[in-house]
Parts: sequence; C-alpha cells; structure tokens
Amino acid sequence: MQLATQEKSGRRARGTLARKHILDSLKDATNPLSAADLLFAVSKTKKSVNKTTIYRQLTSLLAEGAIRELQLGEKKKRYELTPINHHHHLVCVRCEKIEHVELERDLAGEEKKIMQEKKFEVLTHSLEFFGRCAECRTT
Amino acid sequence: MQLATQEKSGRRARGTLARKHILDSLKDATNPLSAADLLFAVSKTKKSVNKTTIYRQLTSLLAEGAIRELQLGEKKKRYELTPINHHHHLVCVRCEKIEHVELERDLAGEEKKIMQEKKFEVLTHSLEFFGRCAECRTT
DNA sequence: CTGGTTGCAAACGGTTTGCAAGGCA
DNA sequence: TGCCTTGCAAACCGTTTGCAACCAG
Repeated sequence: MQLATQEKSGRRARGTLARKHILDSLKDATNPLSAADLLFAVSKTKKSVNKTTIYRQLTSLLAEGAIRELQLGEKKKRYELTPINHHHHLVCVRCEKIEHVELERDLAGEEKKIMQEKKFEVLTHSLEFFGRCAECRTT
Repeated sequence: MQLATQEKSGRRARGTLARKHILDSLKDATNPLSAADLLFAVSKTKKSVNKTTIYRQLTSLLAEGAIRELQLGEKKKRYELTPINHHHHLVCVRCEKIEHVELERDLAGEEKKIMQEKKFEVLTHSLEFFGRCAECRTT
C-alpha cells in the first residue's frame, strides 16, 4: 500500500469531499503541510471545511498509508503524500522552508546492524537536517 | 554516554537549585526526559519545583548547549545531556521505550553532498528509528 | 536597592472528543 | 432507517507569558 490509491478495497467508500481536497492540496504542495495549512488551502479552493474534519481525514489517510506524518522540530505535525522514493528533509532554521533530499545511500545497512546488535526491528525512520538554505546563507 | 560542558565560563552563575536538580535527573536517566518527567523527578528528590521553572531552566540550558532537545514523534519534547558521541534514537512504537545507537558511519558525507547540491548548510541533524524493541518483539 | 529567580494563574497553539445534525444508500 | 460524515464547542495537553513576590549580592 504505497501509492495514494483513492479506494482501498477492504474499506467503505470514503469518497468524501474533504478527503479529496486534502489529497489535492498535498499533491499541489511543494512542502509538507500542517493541518492549519490544509485548512487554509482546502477552504480556499472550495467551500470551507471544519478543522475537525481535516484532522479526522488525516487520521484515516494515515491509517491507510496514503500520507506520511512528519515532525520537523515544530510543535505541529506536517503531512505529505507517501513518497515513492523515500526522501528526507532539509529544514531551514531561519526561514523555515523545507526541501527534500534523497540520499544516494539509504540506511538499510544501519537498520540491519540495529537489528543484529539491539534486536530492534526498525519499521521506519525519520531523518531531518537543520541548517540554513541557499537564500538565507546569502542574505 | 557522558555529559558535556557543565559550566560555561562566559555566563552568569546560574547555580540555582532547580538547574542542578535538572542536570542530576538527566544524568541519572537512561532515557531522554520530558518536562513532565523532570518535574516529577525533581519534585521527588527535593522540595517541589514549579513547572514554569523547569521550562525556564531548560531554555537556558539549551542556550548554553548543556542539553539537547529531541522531538521523537511525540507531542512533547524530550531532553538529554549533550552527548559527546553523537548518537541517534530507537523508539519502540509499542512500549515507547527509547534506546541509543551510534552509527559506525556518520552522515558527514551526506551533509557535504547536501551542501554541494542544494547549497544548504547543515548545522545539525536528527535521526530516529521507529520500530519494535527486543522485548516487544518476543511478547 | 537591584537583578536574576521563582510561583501562580492565565493564555496559547495544536489536537482531540462529545454530541447533535446532515447526507446518502 | 441506519451508518457514516460533518460542524461546533469544549476539553485537553504541553508550553509560554505576565506579574508579583522573593532572595542574594
């Protein structure tokens, strides 16, 4: 279940308006969006949606694996469509912009080592780089 | 893991009670502690301390670099003494226990690549592995 | 007296929950 | 009708802030 397939077979149809708008907004976004971002974005495009609805749809989308939840050192969580190529994030500590990176070498070796040494079964990982982006370095 | 710079010379003496108790609690702890954990731990050992005081001391300790702030996918933040050997965390998604790992190979190469390709200057990074710990895998 | 430290209560931001109403099969 | 979805308000939790009291130099 990697792709954001709209309809999962085992589930009740969730073709709700809000759900589609959230997925559309995430698709258009270059950055991971927070619930507040989504509230704003969705409310712009169509009739406004309550924030509770946003949170509830995010919960189901997460459960289905359609989206990924990120904690980028902020108080709020952010969401992005589950990426096909696993990537990581660059977070600018000055302007807070978020970029993506794909590491040439993944962490599979480390995960194997963790399994061997610690008997800890890694299901997923999260790697963020904090620093200053190109623009903020020049100004 | 050892602790780092306990007393910074350039700073005003902050020999406050609360500060010492926080550092002691962090030293004794095997896991990174949340503010609530610290409130509890500190209140146990000596006369109780207000949570505002905890937060304020954490802020100065952070500014001095004595402690490190972690966001481990939870809503709350956690703190640990600034480790001499940079390490990462294994977070059990079942029992929420936190372990440490030191990766044999660090991410300096990746950071250099990020600088070259993205012109993004990495100041720090954060890497967490989520999964199931040894005990939770057997039960 | 003065400046940093503490406690308390209230504010705050992001998220969750309880409940009644709405939409659709 | 019955189930799922929505909106609204209130609750919640971790954290921050304003302000007055306090303590040490």
